[in-house]
Amino acid sequence: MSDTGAAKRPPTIDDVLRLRAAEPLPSRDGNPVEGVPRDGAAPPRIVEIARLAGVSPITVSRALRHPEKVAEAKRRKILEIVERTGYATNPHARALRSGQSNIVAAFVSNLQSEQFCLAVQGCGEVLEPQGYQLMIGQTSYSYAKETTMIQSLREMRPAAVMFTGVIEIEENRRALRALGIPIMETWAYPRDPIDMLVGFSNIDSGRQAAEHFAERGYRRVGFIGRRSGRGALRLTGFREGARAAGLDIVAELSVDGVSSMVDGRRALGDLLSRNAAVEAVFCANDLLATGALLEARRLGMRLPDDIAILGFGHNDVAEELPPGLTTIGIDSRDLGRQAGSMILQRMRGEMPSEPICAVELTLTRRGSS
Amino acid sequence: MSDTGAAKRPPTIDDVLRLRAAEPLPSRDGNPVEGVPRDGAAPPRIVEIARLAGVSPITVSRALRHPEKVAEAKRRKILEIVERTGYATNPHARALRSGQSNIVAAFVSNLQSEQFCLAVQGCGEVLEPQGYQLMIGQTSYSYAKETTMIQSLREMRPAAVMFTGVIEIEENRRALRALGIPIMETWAYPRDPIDMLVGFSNIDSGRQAAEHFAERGYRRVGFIGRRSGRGALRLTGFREGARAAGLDIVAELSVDGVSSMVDGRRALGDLLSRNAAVEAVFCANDLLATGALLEARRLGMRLPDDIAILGFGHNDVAEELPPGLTTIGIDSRDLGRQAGSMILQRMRGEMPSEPICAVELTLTRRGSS
DNA sequence: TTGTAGGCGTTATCAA
DNA sequence: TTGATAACGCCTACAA
Repeated sequence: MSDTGAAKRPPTIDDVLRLRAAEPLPSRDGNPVEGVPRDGAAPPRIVEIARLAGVSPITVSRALRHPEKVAEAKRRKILEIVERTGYATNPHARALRSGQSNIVAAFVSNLQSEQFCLAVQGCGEVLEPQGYQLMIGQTSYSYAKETTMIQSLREMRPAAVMFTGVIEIEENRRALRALGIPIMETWAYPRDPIDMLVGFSNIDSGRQAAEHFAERGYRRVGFIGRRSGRGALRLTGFREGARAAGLDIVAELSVDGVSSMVDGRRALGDLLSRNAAVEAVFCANDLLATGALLEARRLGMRLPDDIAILGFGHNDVAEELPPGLTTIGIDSRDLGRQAGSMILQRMRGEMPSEPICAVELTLTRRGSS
Repeated sequence: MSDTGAAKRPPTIDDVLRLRAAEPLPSRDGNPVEGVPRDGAAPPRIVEIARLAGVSPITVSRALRHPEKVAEAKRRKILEIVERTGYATNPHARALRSGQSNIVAAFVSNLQSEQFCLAVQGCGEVLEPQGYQLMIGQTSYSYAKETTMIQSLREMRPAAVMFTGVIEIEENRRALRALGIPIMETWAYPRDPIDMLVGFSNIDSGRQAAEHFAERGYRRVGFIGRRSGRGALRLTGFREGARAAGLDIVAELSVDGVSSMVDGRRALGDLLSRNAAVEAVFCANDLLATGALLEARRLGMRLPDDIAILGFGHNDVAEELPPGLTTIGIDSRDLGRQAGSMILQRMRGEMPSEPICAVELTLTRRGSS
C-alpha cells in the first residue's frame, strides 16, 4: 500500500492527469487499451470446454450440475479442463435458463448490529464454499424497504432467502412463499414460520431475566426497551417471569426507534429519578444496557450492589466494561451456521427432518448482576 | 410477531407436523399448491407490457433504459403500465444480453467494522434509489479470499465494484481493470488507484496525532498498532510528525491480526511496564484505544493527566466511555456517499472531472487527551 | 422515432 | 449415457 500523504492538499488536475497517464483505464466498450495486458480476453465459455473435451456443451453442463449422470472418464476429463481453464458458469445465463441462481439473499434489519452480522457471516461460512454468493441487504427495520426488497427478489431469482428476523406482513409472507425457494427466518420463535426457522424465544429471554433476578435476590425490578417487535416480546416474558417469581416491576421505560447507548443512559436516569428503590434493571438489548451501566457508574453507583443491570445480546464490548455486563443471548454465528446448513440441505432438494430449530439462550454472568 | 415461548422445549415432531399442515410449502416445481394463493403466477414480461401499450418490446425496453429516445406520449403510457403491473426487468436476461447488470459489488475487509459498514450504507443510500443492488462480500483481510472474489466478478458482471480499502496485488488490479467497469477504492491514498478513489492519507492521520500531542504539551509518546497495512502507514506518519515536533517516541507496540479491545488492554499494560514515563499513546484504531483507555482506568490512572490516549476511527461507543476517547477519523458514511455518487456518474457514462477525491480527517477531542 | 431479426450462454426436453 | 434442438427474456445492430 502506498500513501502519498497528500490528503491535506486535495489532488490537483496535474496529479490526476499524471495518474491517468500512468494507468489508462480500459475503454468502456471493452476494446483493448494500450498498456492494459490482454487479459481482458473473453473468459472461456461452455462450448470451448466442450470442444476441448470432445463432448457437447450439455455434457459439460451435466458434469458440473449433475456429475452422477456423466460417465466417470468423461466427467474427470471435463472437470480437469474446467480446472485448468478457470472456466466459470455464467450465472446470468444459468439463472435465465434454469431459474436457479447461486445467489442467496440475506436481509439484516441493521448492518450495524454485531449479532446480525455474525449470523450472516456464519451463514456465509457454510454456503460460500458450496459456490453460493451471499447478497446482503439492509431493511433498516422498515416495512416499506422490506416490501420493496422482497418484490425485487422475484426477478433476482435467488436460490434461497434468509432474514435476521421474521416476516410479519402477510403480503410479504405470501410473496416469499410464492418464490418456491427455501426461506429462512431467525431471531424469534413464531408459531408459523414461512418455511424454515432457526430461532429462539424472545419471551423466554424475558422470563430468564426475571428468574435470574429472583435467584440473585432482587425484588424491585425495572425494564428498559422498545414496546414493539422483539422488545415487546422480551417485556412480555419478563412480566410473566416476574409474576411467577413474585418480583415487583416498579418501572417499564420505553425507547423508540433504533436504540443507542445514549437512550440507555437517559432511560436509566429517568427510571432512577422516578423510582429510586429499583434494585435491578433488564434492558432489552446490550446497547441500552451498556448505556445504563455507564450512567449508573457515572452516578457513582456500585454494580451490582446499588443496582444490577442485565442486557440481551452477548455483546463483545460489554464484556470489557467494568464490572462487565451480565447478558442473555445466543451464539449468533452458530445460529447463522445452522441456518446455512438447513438452507443448503433444502437447495439440494432434501427436506430437513426438522424445519424448525431452536437455539439455546444462555445467560453469561459478569459483574453487573 | 408471535412467539410461542417454546424454545426451552425443542419442537416435537407433532409441533412440526401441525405447522406444516397449517402452511404447506409450494412445491419445488412452482406448480400451484393447495392453500397457496395463486400469486405465484409468472410475473409480467416485457412482451406483455408491450402488448398492453400497443408497441413492440424494444420500445418498452427503450422507454426504461433510454427514455429520451422514445416519444413523450408513448413513454408516458408505457411507464404507467409498468407502474400498474409492477413489471420489473429480469436482471439476468438483461445482464446476459447487454453485459450490464444492476449489481454493484461492495467488498469490506471486515463486516464487523462499524466504519466499513457505514461506508457501505452510505454508498447504498446513493445507489439503491437508482435501481442498483449492493452485493456485499467480506474479504476478511485475506488475499486469498480477495483473489477468489475478484475472479468471481468476471462472470457476475457487476455494474461497478467498490472496496473499503485498496487493492495491492498486481494480478488483482489487472483483473479488476480488465472488467472495464468503474472500480472504487477507498480508505487510503495510494499513488496509483486502479480507477477511482475516495480516500484519505493514513500517514497524515499519524502526523496529526503527533501534532495534537505536541499542542497539548506531551513529550514522551507511544504507539500501539499493527505493523502492516494501514497501521504501518499511521505509524510512519506518527514518526514523521513526532520528529518534526520534537516528540520522543518511547515505545512502539505491535499487535497482530484483527485487533480487539483485549489487545489494546494488554498492549497498554506492556507499554507502561516497559516505560512508565510515557505521557500519551496513539492507538492505530479505536478498538485498541478503547481497550487501552479501560486498562488505564483499571490501573487507577486519571485521563488525560496521568496518560493521554488518542484513537483512530470516530467510533461511536468510545464517545460514551468516560472520559470520552479523543479520536482522529473521517465521516465514513459521507465517504460512502461520495463514492456512490462517483460510481453512479461513471455508470452513466460520464467521466467525473476528478477521479480521486480526498475526504477530510478530523480530530474529535474528548476527555482522553 | 420505431420495428425486425437475432443472439447473449446456458440448460430443459426429448430423442437416440 | 449422450446429443440435438429450442427456449429462457432482454437488448444490440441494423433497417425502415
